[in-house]
Amino acid sequence: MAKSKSTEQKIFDAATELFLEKGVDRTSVREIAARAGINLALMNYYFRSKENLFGAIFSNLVQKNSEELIRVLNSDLGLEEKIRRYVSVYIDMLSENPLLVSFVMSILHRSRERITEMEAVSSLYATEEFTRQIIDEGKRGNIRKTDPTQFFVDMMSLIAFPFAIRALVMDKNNFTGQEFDNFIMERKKRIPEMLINSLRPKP
Amino acid sequence: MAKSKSTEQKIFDAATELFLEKGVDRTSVREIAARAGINLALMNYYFRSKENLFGAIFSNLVQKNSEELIRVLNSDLGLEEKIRRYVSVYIDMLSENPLLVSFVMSILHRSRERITEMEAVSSLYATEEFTRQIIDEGKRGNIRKTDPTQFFVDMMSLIAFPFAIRALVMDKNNFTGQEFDNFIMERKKRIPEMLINSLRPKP
DNA sequence: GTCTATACGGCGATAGAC
DNA sequence: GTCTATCGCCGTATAGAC
Repeated sequence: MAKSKSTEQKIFDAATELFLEKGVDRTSVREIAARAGINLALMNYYFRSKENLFGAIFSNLVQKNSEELIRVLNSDLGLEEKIRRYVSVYIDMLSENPLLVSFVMSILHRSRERITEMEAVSSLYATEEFTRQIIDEGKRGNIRKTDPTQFFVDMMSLIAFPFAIRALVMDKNNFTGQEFDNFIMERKKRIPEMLINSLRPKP
Repeated sequence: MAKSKSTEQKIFDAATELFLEKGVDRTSVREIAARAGINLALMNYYFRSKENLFGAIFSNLVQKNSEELIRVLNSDLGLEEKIRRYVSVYIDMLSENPLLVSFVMSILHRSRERITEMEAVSSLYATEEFTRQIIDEGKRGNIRKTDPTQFFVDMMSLIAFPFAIRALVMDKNNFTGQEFDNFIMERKKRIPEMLINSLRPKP
């Protein structure tokens, strides 16, 4: 039997939607209260401030969505297979939440302080195991010697950036939402091919 | 003999800096006036509103920086050489203006309407000639048959995204600004290699 | 816990003197 | 063209009744 949402949850959900859609700065607390169907004062009763509410939402959003990614990156899969899995899982995740990239990037741009302080973001870049693997395979001559940081940045870029310029890509190619999704799905094959290709020892 | 900056120019320049640094929404007109060393009222005398000022700045910024890129894309260089030039010119441009990527992306995220309406952004994606070239070379068997949209998105992603996550990359790798610049400069060789590699007919 | 009411400061914008 | 002064509005936050 579905318990009806608590007030706290209603606020949390409404704010999550709005922050993703419009960005934190263009979302007012009055708007959040309205969408949650509650009173403005309750917003401040449950979360001390808008900034506080935002912190909770951001951590939740990133943590929830990065768990599986980290598991893949730290798994004992072989390098090629790991890349394929990672790209696929990442793209699926972003497809379900296409606004996430813009949201995270707006936060990166926003905070001037050392980023890692925001624990949540840090988890998006937990690559120790992956780095080791690339260096190892390079030493063994299985792959071309490769800077792991460059490689990881390549991978992140190819996966995430298209979502950030989604509006532009759709407009310029007259894509419907469905067509954009198809475009993205093709990348699940395309990106790993490209990455693995770049790792092959030069002939 | 250097004519001293007009008031209009002072406002324009101050606002450009602030919009890039802090984003439009987190910049107040009072702040702009203060940095320009002029009075708040003058902001409204020269530009009717903040939104108007922003429009002028955005167009100027994008147009100014995209001209050479478009020239390269529409030049009669061969495909490989064109890719190398494009990547190199683009990276140089962004290196001089590292905040541009975040800025443009925040705008993409901000406006819900059809993006091409914003003439300026559209120019960042003028690829007709380049598209033709990729299809042509594919037909001739000089390169693997390739979806030009996918290829262009790959290229844009590899070039631009690292600037958007600059703070994250720097923090995670303990990079100084100089080290990040070096990291980026390596990409001028790396990215074209990767792209051209992906175009080579399968063995 | 939930509501009404309101204080307060900052915002974008303008009127009007010079 | 440039300034001072001020308007009305909005966003955050709180006090206090229920």
